Amino acid sequence: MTDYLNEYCMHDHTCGQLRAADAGTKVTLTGWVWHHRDHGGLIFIDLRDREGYTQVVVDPDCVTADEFTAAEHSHREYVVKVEGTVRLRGEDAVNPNMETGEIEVLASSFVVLNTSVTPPFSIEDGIETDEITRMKWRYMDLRRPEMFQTIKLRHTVAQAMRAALNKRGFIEVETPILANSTPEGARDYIVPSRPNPGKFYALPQSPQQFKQMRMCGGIERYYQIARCFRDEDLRADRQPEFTQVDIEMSFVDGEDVIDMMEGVMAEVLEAAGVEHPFPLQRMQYADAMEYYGCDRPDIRFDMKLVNLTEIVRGCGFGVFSKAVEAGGVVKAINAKGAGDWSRGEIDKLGHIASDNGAKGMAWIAYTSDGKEKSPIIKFFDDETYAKMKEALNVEPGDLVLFAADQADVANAVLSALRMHMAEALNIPREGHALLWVVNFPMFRYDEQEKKYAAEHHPFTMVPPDQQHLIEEAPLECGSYSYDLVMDGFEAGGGTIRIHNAELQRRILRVCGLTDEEIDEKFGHLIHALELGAPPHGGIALGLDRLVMLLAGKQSIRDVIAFPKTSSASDPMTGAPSEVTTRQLKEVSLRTL
RNA sequence: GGGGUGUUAGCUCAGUUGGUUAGAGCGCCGGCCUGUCACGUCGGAGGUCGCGAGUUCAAGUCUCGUACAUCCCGCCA
Repeated sequence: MTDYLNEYCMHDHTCGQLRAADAGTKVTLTGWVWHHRDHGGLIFIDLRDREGYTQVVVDPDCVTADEFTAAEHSHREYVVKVEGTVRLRGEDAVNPNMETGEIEVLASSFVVLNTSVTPPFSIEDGIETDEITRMKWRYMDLRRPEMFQTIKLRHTVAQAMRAALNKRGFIEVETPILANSTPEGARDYIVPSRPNPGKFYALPQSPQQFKQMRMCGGIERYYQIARCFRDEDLRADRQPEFTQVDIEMSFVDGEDVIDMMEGVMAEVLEAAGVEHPFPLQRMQYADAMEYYGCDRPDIRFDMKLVNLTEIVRGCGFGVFSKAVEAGGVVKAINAKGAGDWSRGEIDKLGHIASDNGAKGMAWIAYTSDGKEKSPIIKFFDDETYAKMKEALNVEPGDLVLFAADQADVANAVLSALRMHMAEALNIPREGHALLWVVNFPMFRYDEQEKKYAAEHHPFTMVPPDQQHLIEEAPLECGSYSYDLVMDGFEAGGGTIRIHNAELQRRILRVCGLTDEEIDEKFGHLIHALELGAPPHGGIALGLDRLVMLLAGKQSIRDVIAFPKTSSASDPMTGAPSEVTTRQLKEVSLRTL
C-alpha cells in the first residue's frame, strides 16, 4: 500500500512497512535516528520516518569499522541510510507495542546522510513543551508522529471534500488574494499598491462577493479551498489567516444547499473514519438561544437552560423580579453532580458570569444528603420556590445556577457556565454531534455603532413574507440562513443570497449605508444583480475547525502546519518584520 | 482595549517566613557494556532566575513598570 512511497527515492521500504513476512528480504531504509541504544558491542537504532519506525541492529561483524563508529555517533535526529536484511526477532525480543515489532533490520551498510545538533525538544507524542518553542522549531514539531497524522488528516478531509464536490458538478475556481476592502465586517489586512500611491488592496475576509459574481458569471456550481484573512484578535479557534471550503450554487433554495451539504459531509466524515447519522438534526436559531443560550450548541450533553421568567415575575427576590420588570429574563441551568460543591468552589464560578457581562450569579445547591444551601432561597414564597424546583427537575446532588438579566446577557452567561460545568464535572462528550442551526434573524442592533448590522451578512435573502419587516421592524425580520454546528463550534455557515438589486439596496440602507456609499462600495454587486443574477446560495466551512474537531485537538494551531501566536506573529520566520525605508518609499508610505 | 494564568538549565518543573555555593527528572558530553526497545551503569558539563527600575544589610522570592506566551471578554458582517 505504501509502495508508491518507495519509488523515485533512496529507499525501497518505509520505516513503517516491514512485517514478519518480509523476513529474509534485503532492504534499504532511510530516516531519522529516533532512539539510540548503544550496548558497546551492539547498537540498536529506532529509525523513524513519517510512516513509522523500525529497529535497526548494527553489529560490528556485519559492517565496516568506520560504519560501526558512525553508528555509535549517530544520535537523535541524525539522518541515515541503512541497507540490511530483515530478520525475525527472537521470541523474547518481539515488541508488541510497535507495528514493526516482529522484525528488525540487520545493517550491512550504514551511511550518515546528515548530522543534527541536539534537538530543542524531544520528538515524541504527548510532549508538554511550550507552544512558542514548538513554533520556533516548527519543522521539528512536525516530525512528531501525532503532528504528521493531523496534517495528513487535514489532507484527507480536504481531498474528500474536493472529491465529493467534484462528483456533484462543482468546479474549483480561484479568486484574488489582492482584493478590495469591505466596509462592514472584520478589520482588513491591507496591502499598499505601488502603482497607485495612497491606495490599498485588502486581503479577502472570505471570497463572498467573488463567489456571488461567479454565480452571476454562469458557473452555477463553484467551490474553492480558500485562504481567508481577518485582522482581529486571536483565540484558540481563530487565526489571522485560515482556510474555508467555500461553496456556491445557482438555482437553489436553502433546502437544496443543506441536502447537498449533508451528502458531502457524509462522505467527508466517512473518509475521516467518523460515523454519524444523517440527515442531521435541524434547530431553529430561536430554540438554540432559548435552550442552549448560544447559536452553536454542543448537543452531546443535556443541561439545557430553563426559562423561569414567568415563574419569578413579581416574586419577592428583587434581583429576579426587577430583571423581569426591566424586560429581561431569568434562566437557570441544573448542573447535576455539583450539589456538594463548597461555597468557595461555587463562588469561583462568579467570574464566568462577570466575564460575560452579568452583575452576579445566584445559585442553589442541593447536597446529596438532602440539604439546601443558598443565599437566595429565603426570598421566595413557597409556591414560587416549588414551581422553580419543579421546572428545574431538582434532585439531591444538583447545583442550580441562575442568570437574571437582559436575554442576551443571561444566555451568554448560562451558555458559558453550561460548557464550564460540563468540563468541570467531566460530563462525557465523546464522538461528534453535527446539527443545523437555521433561520437566523436578518439584523442585530449594534449598540456601539448605534445602527443595525446584518447578523450573517448583508447579502442574505429575506423570506418573501417577511420582506415588509426590513424597514418596519428589522429585528423581527428573519433570513434564509443555516449554520453547520459541530461539538459546540461553528463548523460552517451559509445563506441564500439576494439576487434582486432593489432588495439588496434596501438591506444595505437599513445597515446604515447611503445610496452613494452603496454605489461606491457595492456598485459592482448591484450591477451584477441587475444583469440577470440567478437565485443562488451557498455555504463556507471552516476547514481548520473541522479538522481540529476530527483530530480531537484543543486549538486550530495544531492543525495548521505553520500557525501564528496570539499576537499574530511567527516565531520561526520572525514575521511580521520591519521593511526598509526604500520599500516604504516605493509604496508611498512612511512610518510614524 | 480589558481581565486571568505563566516566564528558573536544551526540555518539563521544584525552590519554605527574603538569608551561605539555585535543585530534580529527562536530554547533552565522556567511560564501561552483544539483545535492548523510556536499555543499564559510572562520571561530568550546563543558570545574567524574561527584561528594567525600586525597597532592603541581603531579592529567584517583596513592589512598580515592561516584554512575550496562553486562556477568556470586547472584537470576529
